[in-house]
Amino acid sequence: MRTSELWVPTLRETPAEAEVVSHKLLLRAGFIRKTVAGIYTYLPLGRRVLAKLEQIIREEMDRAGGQELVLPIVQPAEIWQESGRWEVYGEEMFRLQDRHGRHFCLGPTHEEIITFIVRNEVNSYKQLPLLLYQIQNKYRDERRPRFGLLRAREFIMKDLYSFDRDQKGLKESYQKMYQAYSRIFGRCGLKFRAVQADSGAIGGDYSHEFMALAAVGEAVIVYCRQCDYAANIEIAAANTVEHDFVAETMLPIKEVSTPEQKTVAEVCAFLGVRPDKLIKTMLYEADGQLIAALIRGDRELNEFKLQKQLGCRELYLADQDKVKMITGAPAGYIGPVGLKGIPLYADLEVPYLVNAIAGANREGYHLQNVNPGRDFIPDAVFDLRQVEAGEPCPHCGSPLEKAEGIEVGQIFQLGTKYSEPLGATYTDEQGQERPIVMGCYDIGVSRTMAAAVEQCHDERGIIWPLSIAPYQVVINPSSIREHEQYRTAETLYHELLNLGVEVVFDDRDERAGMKFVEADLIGYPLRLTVGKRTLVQGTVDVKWRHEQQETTLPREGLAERIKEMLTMEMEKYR
RNA sequence: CGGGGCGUAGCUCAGUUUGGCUAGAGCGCUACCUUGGGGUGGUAGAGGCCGCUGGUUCAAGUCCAGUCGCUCCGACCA
Repeated sequence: MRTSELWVPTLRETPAEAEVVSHKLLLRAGFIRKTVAGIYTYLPLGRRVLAKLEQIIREEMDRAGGQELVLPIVQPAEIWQESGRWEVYGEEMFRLQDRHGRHFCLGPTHEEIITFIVRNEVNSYKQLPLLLYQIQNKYRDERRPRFGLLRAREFIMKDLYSFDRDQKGLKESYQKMYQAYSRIFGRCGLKFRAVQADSGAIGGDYSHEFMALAAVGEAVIVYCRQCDYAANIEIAAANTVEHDFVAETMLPIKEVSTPEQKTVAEVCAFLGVRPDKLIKTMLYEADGQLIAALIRGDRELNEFKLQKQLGCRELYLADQDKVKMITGAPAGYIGPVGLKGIPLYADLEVPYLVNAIAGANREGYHLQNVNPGRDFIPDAVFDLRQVEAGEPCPHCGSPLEKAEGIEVGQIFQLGTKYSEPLGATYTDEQGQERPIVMGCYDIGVSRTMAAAVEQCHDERGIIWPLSIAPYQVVINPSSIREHEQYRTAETLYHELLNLGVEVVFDDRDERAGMKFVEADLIGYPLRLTVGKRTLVQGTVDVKWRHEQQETTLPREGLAERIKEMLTMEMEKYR
């Protein structure tokens, strides 16, 4: 492709709407444009990257025994009503009606529709297992689309669904997908980690998320360097209660004045104690019901765990008025002692505290020598706290690392969650009718594109991994008005084309510097420069985008040499 | 959904506080000259429903009300 014909509208300045680096660079380098909030147009370069990603995904899905199909985007309400999710999905679902007033939605996910088709067509154990996938636009009317492609309302996803006879078959399908996913993200050149995850609204019992490690990750994960333990922090178990408390004699409870001392840090400084001596009490509203959560002062509460334990849909900190009404004191002075009328839920560490500090439920006062069991009794004790970096791994005891990640894929074992309500059954060898056992396996394709940019860039622009770059090579004659340079560059261009290299020929009448800057912004992996000096030497300058150093290679046999270099570089992405 | 910010040229943004002539700059774009290995320098030009609707006023980009959109923080999130 000649750049004089290639449509790449680059921007010198960053549009004000972009916050994260992938969004900024994909806009500036001419890969995407926003149409409305959370909905993007993929320009030619962006589409090429998507095509590369999709191709890698297809190859690995097919290798694992998957078969591609295409499911409808516009889906009838009836099948969603059958599964019960027409109501559950709420406002996140794009809904529409046809001219007859029939209700439809734009598919946010495709469990229902695939189960619908399979239930009609699959009847016998002989037809199982079945692995079906598609790469398709999905629609979720996010409350808050943001971060460009990372949280969009229209996005591209690969979703594969597995249909097995039993749990054993499902485990095998799940394993296949786990391995396929590892290969896919490896081939895309991503630094990633598979972590244990919650299965969320999709349902099911067992799940892994594939996290691309990145500075802007929306998710936080913990992982062990010594063993393979890795989990989303939402579910990472804090199951190691440290018994590092000193065996003290319980002292009589005592109220102390702590004017204007509200935060853990303030109270500690004021009373001269360590934060792990405090009991932090937080009032939450869980589906409209007030509850108190107790946690050691030096710990962070994990709201996800609390919500899961309570089994509530909505959970948020109670507002000041409610706090005052229930405890008689403003936030900062709440404590479990004498707190009546609402349930007390304590973290596992709380019962181990002796002579602790807690709010007195009276403005400006705290209690000293509070002893759980003596001064208050929690209604329930369970794991409520956020795991921190450095804590021992629950498997091997080595210190855990913490990292941020972008969820680029997730795999679920659905079991019969959809096959039962939707009546997707088969007849086994004994003539018995059984529900099909399902799994589902997502990859956010467009999000993966953004995740790659988050990982692979520098201050000048994108640095595409060779496997997913829109083009592999750019040829840059430093001046096309120098006839010899132009001819040499153009000949090289044709040679590379003939060798099947994806190459761009920058034939525009622009300054060399401008073309360099633009090539760096776009992120072509390999750049060849034909200039005045090298021309007389019979050489060409060759530079990898991911390396600092430029090398000079003889013009003679260069195309073959480049082809070899590319083949070798591709070895990294296998 | 709660809270904050912003809508003026393709992009980045002045101008709005204190209403007043023909609405500005830089970048980008067009033409020409210059330059030619890291967004070269210059000359000339094109480009605006000042988000939209209504109101106040002799007069509104500027004040008021409503509305739409974008964005940030939080909540939420297969």
